[in-house]
Amino acid sequence: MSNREVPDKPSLDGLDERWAAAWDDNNTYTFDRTAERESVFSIDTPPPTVSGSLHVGHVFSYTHTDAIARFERMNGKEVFYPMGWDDNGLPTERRVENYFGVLCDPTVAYDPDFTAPETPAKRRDDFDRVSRPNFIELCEELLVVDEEAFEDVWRKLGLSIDWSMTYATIDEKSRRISQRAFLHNLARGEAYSSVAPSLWDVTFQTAVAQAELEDRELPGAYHKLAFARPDADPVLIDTTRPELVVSCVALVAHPDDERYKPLFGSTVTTPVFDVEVPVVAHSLAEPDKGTGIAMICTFGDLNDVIWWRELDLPMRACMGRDGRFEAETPAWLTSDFSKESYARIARKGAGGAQQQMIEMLSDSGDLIGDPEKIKHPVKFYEKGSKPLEIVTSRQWYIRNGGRSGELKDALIESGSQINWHPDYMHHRFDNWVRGLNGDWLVSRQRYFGVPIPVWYRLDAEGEPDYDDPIVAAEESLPVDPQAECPAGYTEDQRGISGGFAGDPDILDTWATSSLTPLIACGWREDPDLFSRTFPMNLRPQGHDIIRTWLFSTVLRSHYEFGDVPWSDTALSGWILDPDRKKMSKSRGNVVVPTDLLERFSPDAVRYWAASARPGTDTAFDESQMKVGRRLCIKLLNASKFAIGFAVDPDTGKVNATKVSDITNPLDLSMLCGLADLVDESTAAFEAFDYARALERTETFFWAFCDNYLELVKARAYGNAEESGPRSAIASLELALSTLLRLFAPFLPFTTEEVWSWWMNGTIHRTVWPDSAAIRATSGPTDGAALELATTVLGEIRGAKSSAKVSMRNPVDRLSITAPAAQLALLDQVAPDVNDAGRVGEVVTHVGDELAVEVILGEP
RNA sequence: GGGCGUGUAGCUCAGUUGGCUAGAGCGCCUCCCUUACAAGGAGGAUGCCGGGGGUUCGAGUCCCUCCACGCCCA
Repeated sequence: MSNREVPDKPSLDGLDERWAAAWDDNNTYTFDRTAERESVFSIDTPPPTVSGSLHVGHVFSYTHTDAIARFERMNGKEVFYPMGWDDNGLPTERRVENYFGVLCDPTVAYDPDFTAPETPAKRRDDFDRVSRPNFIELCEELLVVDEEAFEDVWRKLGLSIDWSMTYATIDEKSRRISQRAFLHNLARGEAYSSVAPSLWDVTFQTAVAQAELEDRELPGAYHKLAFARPDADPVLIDTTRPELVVSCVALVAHPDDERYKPLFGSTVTTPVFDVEVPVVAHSLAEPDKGTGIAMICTFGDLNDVIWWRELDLPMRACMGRDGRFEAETPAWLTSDFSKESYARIARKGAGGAQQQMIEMLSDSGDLIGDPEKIKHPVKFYEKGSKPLEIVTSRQWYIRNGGRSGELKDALIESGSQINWHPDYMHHRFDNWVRGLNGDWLVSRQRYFGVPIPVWYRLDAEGEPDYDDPIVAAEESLPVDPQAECPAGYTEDQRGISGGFAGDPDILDTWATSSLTPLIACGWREDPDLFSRTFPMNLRPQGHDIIRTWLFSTVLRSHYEFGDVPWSDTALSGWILDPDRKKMSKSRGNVVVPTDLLERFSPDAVRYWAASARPGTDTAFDESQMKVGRRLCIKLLNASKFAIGFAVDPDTGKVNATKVSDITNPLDLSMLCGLADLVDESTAAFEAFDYARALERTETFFWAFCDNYLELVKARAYGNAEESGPRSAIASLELALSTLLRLFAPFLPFTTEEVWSWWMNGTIHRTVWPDSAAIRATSGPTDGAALELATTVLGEIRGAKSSAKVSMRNPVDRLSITAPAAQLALLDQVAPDVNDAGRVGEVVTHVGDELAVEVILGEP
């Protein structure tokens, strides 16, 4: 870096490795921990799920944030920009299960000599059962590899992250903070445990939260079933789940439905099982769906849960946690026939039980007509492959406003205190909060996550006392209640009467990632850092996880601080494949970024990413990367030309010019546009609109190359001791230094390379351009001179192009008609125009408007 | 059914509080090797700005309505 040299043939090759290493060596992006809060810009980086596939979508949104980070850094802020890995939870478990062919079984004993199967079993049922500690070890083993792959790509991409601040959502600090925050919620009554019906994924054997649901259209069929009445015609209902008849607790119709009004208060008996159930009224019943009257089962769907709760109905659940009907005959079945019937569906899954049920209903004559095939939305866990069941179990919840209007209002108010970019994304937050209808279920019956830090006393019968859990002491965190015992107990009291039991569950991933501002800033871990970085400035994230990550972070911050976690949030869109489908591993349309970085260079890929308007979903488009690559090459070449005059090729000495050398009217005129550009770019960045900043700079730069550079070229080659050439050289330097800095947030490698040719230090810690200083140089000049020169040069080029001659072809005579004022202006820039156009004689006439006649000479 | 977004050249997209003849890049056509750059340059063709209605001196832009597509939520 010490010897200044403008290369003969500038190239993009190798810039990425060279400068990534230099930035690392020089701690270019290391956060200055002495910076005061007002001068800090802190970023709540989205920790990527490292067990997921790394694709261009990552590169896309992280580039947006990096551009903003780099702008803020140059614009005088000390940027706090850590990276995190979200390695906690089910995605990692699932990857480990499939990668090694293992399943965690907490009843299996730890095997210190365990090694993963060489060739993993194909079918999930054949996977090896391994102990919880062995399973966690496998998770940790695989994560190291995954995290390295991510970090490698981030470094290649040139993200200006302070890698010394990296955290992982499963690391010790995160576990401690997560457990601490949970215990604070518990102490304040914001977290509670309760036995209630909850959504249950039978594959992963865990409860899931409302935010993790998705509807999928599945084929199904309405089965018309007859419910008998004494001395009257049977009541017919349509159901897609005839297998749940055994769990039926009532029939329900809309209170205004004239057809069923007479039935309210009476009872009917269920087919096959012969259980007497009431007919009830509720406004959620849909009169135009099927026959307009439905069976309520405990539980077939979320409506059943509402009905069960609001109408105070009994619980007749038969579905086990494994998604199969329980083996034991339900107590509410009394007749031998009903018990025998139940035996035919016991231990069967939903599908098998349905087949049996249909047979039995047909035999008893209670299935009326043929099933009517329909498509209907079915609730799935977003990561799951089987429809969710609803199972009653004890779970932990954090109150989120789903059951409290007051809290909802407070959270909506929090949302309105955040600046949203783009602002319409704010609606999605409000809609989500308004639509919440239950508290946040945070316990998961899984293994690789943050343990819930409580134990339960066991009474004389060995039953846990859930109402008064033993909480871990804050200074003992993080704890694993499965492996550690609570204060005042010894390990031999675990699981025995009068002893204790550890809570077996872990917290949902979001329960920890909702705390990323606290983890990154070191809440109660590093008070000094925390005071300089929190509340944070920016939360960048995808718009699809407003309901999960953004909302839950606002919630936890509301509880812990009564404040919002950041002042601004920037929502980025998705990458779509060229067919405008969302890029995802399951669609098999993911594009791997490493290959793109190799082929186009990191700056070119960044250019593509930064070209997308904030919040807009963007089609993957390699042609934009080609354009980006060309821009970078152009920047190298234009810089070589512009800066070449300032560096002595023999000595490498920089021949510094002064802004006071800029005197030529054309040069001064160019500076006006440059100052405007700086203002536009700065304003765009301050509004988090990186794409506008890039687009304006790019447009200016190409016009600058095509017009200004061509106009000034001949003069710049002149004797540098004279004022004309000196003005040109000084202008080129000022313009290039400004343009490079405007490009630096987008093209960190290319701009750093050029900067090193004639400047000291890194461009990425250089001060952002100052439009006022440029205007002070240009003085009262406006942009008219450059505009006029460009217009006339354009006429000359047009004439040559029409005549199909080379641009070097001389012009014998240039005849210009224009108002007197314009002719006077033209006079000032005429030497440059004539040189650029190879013009011989010029004749001018005063006239009303500008007209240019070009008489070409012989080649 | 509710909310949000999108619809501009063959493709990808700009178009800020309404304001000259609607722009860029890619692609296409013609030409040019010019001492920063042929991975370049010059020039050119290409549009019921989704449809309809309204406000206005003036609408791609504001209002109403309809259509299509996407996302989120019921």
